[in-house]
Amino acid sequence: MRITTWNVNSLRVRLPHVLRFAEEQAPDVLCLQELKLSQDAFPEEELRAVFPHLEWWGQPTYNGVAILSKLPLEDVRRGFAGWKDDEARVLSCLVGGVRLWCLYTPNGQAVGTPKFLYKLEWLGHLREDLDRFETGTDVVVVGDMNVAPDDLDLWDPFKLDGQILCHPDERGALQRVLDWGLLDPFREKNPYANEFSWWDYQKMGFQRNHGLRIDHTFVARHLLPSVGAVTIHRDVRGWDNPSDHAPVSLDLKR
DNA sequence: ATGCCAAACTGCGTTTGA
Repeated sequence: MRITTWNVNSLRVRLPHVLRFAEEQAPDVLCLQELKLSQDAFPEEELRAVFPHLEWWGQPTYNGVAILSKLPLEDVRRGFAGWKDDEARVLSCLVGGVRLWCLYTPNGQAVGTPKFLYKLEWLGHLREDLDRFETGTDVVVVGDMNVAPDDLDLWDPFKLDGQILCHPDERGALQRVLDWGLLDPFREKNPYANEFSWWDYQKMGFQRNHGLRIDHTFVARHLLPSVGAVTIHRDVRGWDNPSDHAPVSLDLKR
């Protein structure tokens, strides 16, 4: 089973990219973030032809998440249990025997701002949502996490030191999520890789490889032997009129 | 110190993203 996460930065604009990616890379489950469209503007017909099982949570202008699947989706939930939040950032479900989260973590804007505090609070509620499940559960958490966990996930750790997306508070909040019992199989399999999943549109970010690794596929510890590969589809960032994020695929042997 | 890019909204510029 291949599970892919991709922040598309407007599904309206990126629908052709999604269809092309689905054909070329054949994900079984495609988790999308930043749809930037309302619930009724979702391109259901076009996607249903490729992915019979669709769930989405739209919102005008901002946010929006979707799970497109070739396998049936069960027990679909919006948001985190026990926390009311109107921002469309969280979908979770049961698919192919795994408990899956599709997440769009708040960006945080700038360190110390109200949005930064919301981001930390949000990650705290993610941990609480995970805590509803026992450690042995087959959990997979994917999405635009908006945190680069390690300096290896940054194009310039000195220039970016202490800034948004890699501030110690964000890394700490993400670590508390991982402490539920999750691993980052990309890092496990590529301990020294200096690869990125997002590159700034500005200042020739992609051409100069000025990027960050902020899109992740986390799995419950015991699933690590089942992980075949984690692939960052860097080439997709080089397509015409691309999203600023590349898709990331998790291949699970099961 | 700021815009540099891209997208959405109703706009003829502003806000947000990362």
